[in-house]
Amino acid sequence: MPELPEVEVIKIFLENKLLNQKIVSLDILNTKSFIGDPKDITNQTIIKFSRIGKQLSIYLSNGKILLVHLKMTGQLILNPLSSKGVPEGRGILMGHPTKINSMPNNSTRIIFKFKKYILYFNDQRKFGWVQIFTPESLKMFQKNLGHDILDDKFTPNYLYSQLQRSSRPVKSVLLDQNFFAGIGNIYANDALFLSKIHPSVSANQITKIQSKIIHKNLIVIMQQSILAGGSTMKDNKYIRPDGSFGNNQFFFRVYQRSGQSCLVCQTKIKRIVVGGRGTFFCPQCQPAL
DNA sequence: TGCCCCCTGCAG
DNA sequence: CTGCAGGGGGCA
Repeated sequence: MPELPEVEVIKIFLENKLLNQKIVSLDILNTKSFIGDPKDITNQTIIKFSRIGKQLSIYLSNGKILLVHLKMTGQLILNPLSSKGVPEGRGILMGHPTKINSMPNNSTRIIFKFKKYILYFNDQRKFGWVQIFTPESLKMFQKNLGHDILDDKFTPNYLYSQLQRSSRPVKSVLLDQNFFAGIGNIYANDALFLSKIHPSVSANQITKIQSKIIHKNLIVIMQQSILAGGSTMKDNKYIRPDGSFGNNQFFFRVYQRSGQSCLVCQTKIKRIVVGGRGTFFCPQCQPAL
């Protein structure tokens, strides 16, 4: 579910609460969601959070690293514990439109217990996972990842040279984490709209000038979304760790807007399928080559 | 490089 | 009932 901005928002939230906190114990409710020996992380203190693309790494005091991939429906929900050691209920909805219940539910797959917090890894579709790595095995695991969109190494020239490597549709290449880390379906669609490029154009047809434009738009879109707290869709699968909603969904340009009018020219936004994924664009602003 | 699959649930 | 969903691995 979450793309780069959503994972970044989660990372910053958890960093503020869980840095220097010790994992006291964990309960694994779905064995496929956790890869590794839980004993390797119990009684270890979190010393650092970092993120590459959509992957969140949690560094522990014994040198091990917990890597979290939320895939489509993963959530990390943090509940403070009361002085009695039980989760402080946030209330269920309570008529509050910007926050939902963040207590465990039937999609909770892992429960991490800290002294003052409980962290729930929820994942309705069970695609996501948490896995234990060593620095070496993590490096191996991530060796093919492209540069993160917010990394200094993600330059216009890098974008251009990566696009040159493939004749697949530019949108599919933007989504390929081995080319660029962090772009998902929402931001690929919106970035191509802002760049006035049809999603089906071959990646290697993109010019240097167009690459510069895509580069700028990707960064702007990611930063805007982070500031807005990420994109919470109708199903609320992405929420912040405190249960609050992001607001970037109100700023989508074309994503999930098929049939509605283009924000620039009023033409009806079209939906097609590219590389098996729903793809949205303005036929007027993004003409096919 | 493109398809099927992993899963669950919701909307039409 | 079918189609669709913020992802991506495995296989021809």
